[in-house]
Amino acid sequence: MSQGNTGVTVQAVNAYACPVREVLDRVAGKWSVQILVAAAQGPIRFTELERGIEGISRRMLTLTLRNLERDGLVTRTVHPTVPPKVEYELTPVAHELNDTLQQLTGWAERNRVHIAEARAAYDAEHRPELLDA
Amino acid sequence: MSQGNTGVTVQAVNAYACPVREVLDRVAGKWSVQILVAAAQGPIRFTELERGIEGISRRMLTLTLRNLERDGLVTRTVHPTVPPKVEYELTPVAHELNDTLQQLTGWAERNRVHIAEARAAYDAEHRPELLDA
DNA sequence: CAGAATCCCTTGTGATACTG
DNA sequence: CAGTATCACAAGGGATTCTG
Repeated sequence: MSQGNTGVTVQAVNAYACPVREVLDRVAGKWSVQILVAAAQGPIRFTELERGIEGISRRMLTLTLRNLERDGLVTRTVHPTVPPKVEYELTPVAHELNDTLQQLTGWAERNRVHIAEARAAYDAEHRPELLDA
Repeated sequence: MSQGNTGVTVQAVNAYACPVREVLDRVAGKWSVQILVAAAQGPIRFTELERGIEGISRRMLTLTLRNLERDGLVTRTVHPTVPPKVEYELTPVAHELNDTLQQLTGWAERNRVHIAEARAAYDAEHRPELLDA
């Protein structure tokens, strides 16, 4: 990379330049938000998350939880029982994040139709071959 | 895919299940937000965007603009002059989106330090080998 | 000026199998 | 139950070159 040996990644540089990107890098993963939502009501177990989130693999659940934990968005509590029981819980910071994500949800719901139409119109105009997909 | 021949992609299924993801899929790209921000002040030319957004390649600028245009977030206006002049402008919908993204920026700025510390603490605890990166 | 086309590498994600 | 390990693959993104 042209950034050379500054010891700072391109990712980090972008994040510094744009705080929004910093959040997005944290939440843009395919599963992060769904985990945040699923855990919003209180402590939740690994398997409950796995069952509650349609289509997630065990691997991705683990990886995403680790990242969230690393950023201080979830806490991981191991109950030393047999069989093991691990509970994940949102931190206050994550709850705040969830609140602001609600804003985005609002925007999405208000404009979902509008955007779908824009997309259809664009495709009809620029990509006619997709019309019978 | 287990969805089979329903004619609907996995992406779309997730989006329907979770409106937030729908927005994120639209904005999570590496450059989308920076373009939205750069264009927020008014019409802006291709080259101005290219110069204003540190590190973006011509290819990604084009691709991202096309996606934004497709979703009805930016308009593309070609002035038939020589040399050609193309201006991009945010739609009202995109301006609304920008406003809600501001919320996220606020969250990021308020918690940037907190998260950096959480990350450092986590790495120190779980990944000591990264401490001299 | 504002792209389009091509090549290539990195990253994210899914599938599967194994374990304390 | 709650993971970890490994493989394999597709998409995202960067660098470069060409053009109306």
